Amino acid sequence: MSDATTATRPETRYDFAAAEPRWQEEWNRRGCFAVPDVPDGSKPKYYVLEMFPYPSGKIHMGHVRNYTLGDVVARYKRARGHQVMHPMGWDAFGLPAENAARERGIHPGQWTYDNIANMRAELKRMGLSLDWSREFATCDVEYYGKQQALFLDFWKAGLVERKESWVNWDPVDGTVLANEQVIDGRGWRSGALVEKKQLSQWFFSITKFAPELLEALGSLDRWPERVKLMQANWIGRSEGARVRFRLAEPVGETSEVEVFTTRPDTLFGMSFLAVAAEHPLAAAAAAANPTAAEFIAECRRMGTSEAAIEQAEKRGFDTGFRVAHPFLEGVTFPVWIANFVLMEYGTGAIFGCPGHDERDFDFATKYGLGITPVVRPASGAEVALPFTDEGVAVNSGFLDGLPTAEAKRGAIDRLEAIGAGTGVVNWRLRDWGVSRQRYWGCPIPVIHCEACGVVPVPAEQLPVTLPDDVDFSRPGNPLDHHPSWKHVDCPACGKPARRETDTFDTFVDSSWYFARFCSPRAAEPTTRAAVDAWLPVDQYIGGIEHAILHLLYSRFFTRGMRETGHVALAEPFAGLFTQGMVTHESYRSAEGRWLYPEEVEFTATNDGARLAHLKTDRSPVTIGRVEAMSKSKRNTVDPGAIIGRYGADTARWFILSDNPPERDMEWTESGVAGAYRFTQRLYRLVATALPELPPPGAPQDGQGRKLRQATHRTIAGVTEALEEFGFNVAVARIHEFANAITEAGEAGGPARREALEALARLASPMMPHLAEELWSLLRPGEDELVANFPWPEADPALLKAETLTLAVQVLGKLRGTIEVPADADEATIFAQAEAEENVQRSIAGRPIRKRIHVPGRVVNFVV
RNA sequence: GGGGGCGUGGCGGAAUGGUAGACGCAGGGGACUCAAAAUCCCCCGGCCGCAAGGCUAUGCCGGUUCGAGUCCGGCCGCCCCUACCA
Repeated sequence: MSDATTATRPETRYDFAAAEPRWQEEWNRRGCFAVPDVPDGSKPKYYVLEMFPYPSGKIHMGHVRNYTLGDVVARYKRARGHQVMHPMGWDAFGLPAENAARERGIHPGQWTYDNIANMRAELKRMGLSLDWSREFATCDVEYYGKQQALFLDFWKAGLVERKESWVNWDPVDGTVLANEQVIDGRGWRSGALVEKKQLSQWFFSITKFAPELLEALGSLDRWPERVKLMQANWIGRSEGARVRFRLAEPVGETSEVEVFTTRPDTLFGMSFLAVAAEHPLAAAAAAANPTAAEFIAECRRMGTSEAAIEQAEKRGFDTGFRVAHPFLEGVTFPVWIANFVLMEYGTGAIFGCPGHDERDFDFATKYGLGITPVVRPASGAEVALPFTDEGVAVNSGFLDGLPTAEAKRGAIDRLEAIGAGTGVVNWRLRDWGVSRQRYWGCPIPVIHCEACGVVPVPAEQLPVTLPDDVDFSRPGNPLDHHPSWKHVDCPACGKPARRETDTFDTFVDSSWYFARFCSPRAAEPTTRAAVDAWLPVDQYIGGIEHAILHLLYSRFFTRGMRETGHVALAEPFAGLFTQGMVTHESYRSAEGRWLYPEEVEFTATNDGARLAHLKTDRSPVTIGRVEAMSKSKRNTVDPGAIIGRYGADTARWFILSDNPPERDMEWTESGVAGAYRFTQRLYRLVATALPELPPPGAPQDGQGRKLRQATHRTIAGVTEALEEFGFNVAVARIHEFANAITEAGEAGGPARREALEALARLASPMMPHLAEELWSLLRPGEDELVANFPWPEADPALLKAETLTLAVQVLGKLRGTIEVPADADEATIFAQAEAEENVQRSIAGRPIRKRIHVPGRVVNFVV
């Protein structure tokens, strides 16, 4: 619906419904946003990328915000003379497609491509400056086949490993999860309690790059600090020592236990050693002792999941094994199995020093193990144990008297000298398990042969394509129970063999798509000329929820591609911007049912508060909290409906105007309505002025100087705001400008045309359709679109005013303002300031001790 | 527990150490209209004052400075991340 029916004068009404598709078609016809794989170098390149969407079928407001932000950057950079690559694609593999297949009998591929078609149409209505010729979906064989080639190259380069390992098993999704996908012991998707299971899995050796991934964070100066911090914590570097404890009696083949510690200086305070339930020594104890086995089984049942809940409760089991202390001749300590020791971190074993570690203290207190203080505060003060700060070593033999840092070094030196340990750096980061027991993913190109073992699929046999005829009626992995797909001959010996039926974690798909966009149709995964020219992504934009997973994987993958010659750089994203969420009020009916915003209407009460009612029967509605839009709370707004009602430019404008883009924004009806009014106002401003405007050309000097100054100040202000992602400020500057043009009216004279043309151009990154419409009104003979026009330049001469308004303070308090010529000298300014009536009153005859003048700003008298 | 961030009108927010509250939303008043919508104009942190103007005000307390929303120290509150990481 357009509001044409209610217009007073149809010619001053902007018909967005007609204009928006028309301009989209025009951009498309002219190929405005297409760029070559290898730019000609005539302009500097700029690669703008927003995190590509999962094709759920409908875009949501989060997408609209994300792609609007990216589009403003892309359009602005184009206007600033860059050759901008701004592509779009689909993160199209993943479980929802399989769920759809199970629930509705639609093939995952069909479901996905249908969704893509819908979402593409919706995105196109937003008028984004995308190069659609680069589009692909990660489920295209063309894409995932190249991913398989990358995998084989990574394998050759030693970046892939197959290992038996404890994995996180999601019993609901029936798949393995990466550590990063387990949140509070639950699957990130299903929410099911995750179990520990031992399986053979494919891993990417991300840990090989741990030091580099950590160190290079320092070079990412256009990344948010907090994202870098989160990554640094995730990588988790800690310095310490590995200490080998000799078992008093060997257990089977095992004669020692290795422990990681960051506090080797507290070794003399040891009173026990503890291993994880999954530790081999625990298994040995279990083999010998059914009670131990029971304890281990109990730990596993609690698993990672209940750990948080049971956190307070430290539990252990004494294995009866004993270990010798590395420094104390003839002294041994018991080996316990403890539920708070993690197999995944360090060596899965710790030495317990209750005096200086809270967990060890709790454990020792509970089980009556000894507590020896071995660190005193440097001040010498008595402190309660556990004392976990640094201090000075005591009761520690050769370490006595040493400050903690030196004691650590001393302990490590001795350990190394006696061959009982070494100083090491330990990393929290673990290798990236990528095997998923799912159908709708990229097949891992590997064949299992009885005789030859694990054999890579030869490059010339790629791609390994997914079979179409799959049965989703049975639980588990459809690839595994497909009648024929997995049965192949071994590429090495020719005997019957079996395909790998696991597929890649979908985070693999999104770890290199930004590189593929540079040459999306190439026969190889990347084309060096293309990636060398376009990468890195100059501005990447997406949600903070990907601060660790996707961004870390992409950083790893880029390094892998560097090692294998597919790219020449290590860091894929030079600039990162993380946007906030889109939120909305939530509403509930009297019965507590969540309501969609469109079911609710509002009335104002006398005191200005709002009351809500159900539209149908006017029954009262409770207005709830403002929170992230979610289907379950029904506080969503459909972008399609908004664009249909107000147009894409209005939606974009409101999103940009509400608040700074890194914060959560609140979607409000009145806000959108305000944005819509402003689009109409701009149109009216131009349409009504049109008959009085002089023809295009430079405005004569001297005429309408005030308006000209406003124009050039606005150019400078909007430019500055856009440069620093201050879109809400850019919007405010344009509002001010519109006010200034209105105020000038006909008195603006020839400067009016300059102002209105600048208005259209400055608004164009944010409201591209309206900008073209205004431009076409202002320049009917002009063939070139705003989209192709360079950004306006502010004239420095017009940024300077001929008079300045200075604040005059007495003792730092504002007492008045004065108007002075811009070139007035200081003495004149002081004299005029002092003469100001109100300033005189404030000085009250007291002598002026000091006069301060900040040019263009303020005068301050100290009396 | 550890780490990070943020506190400014009714709301979103603006403000290189220099006139706090730009701009918008909401609200109030008025014009136009038979009426409404749309549009246009005015007001809009609090207190005092007829006014001129004054006082007060950026979570709280202190400090640096001619001058602090902004810098420093301490507290209070909220939000986010992370968490038996040895």
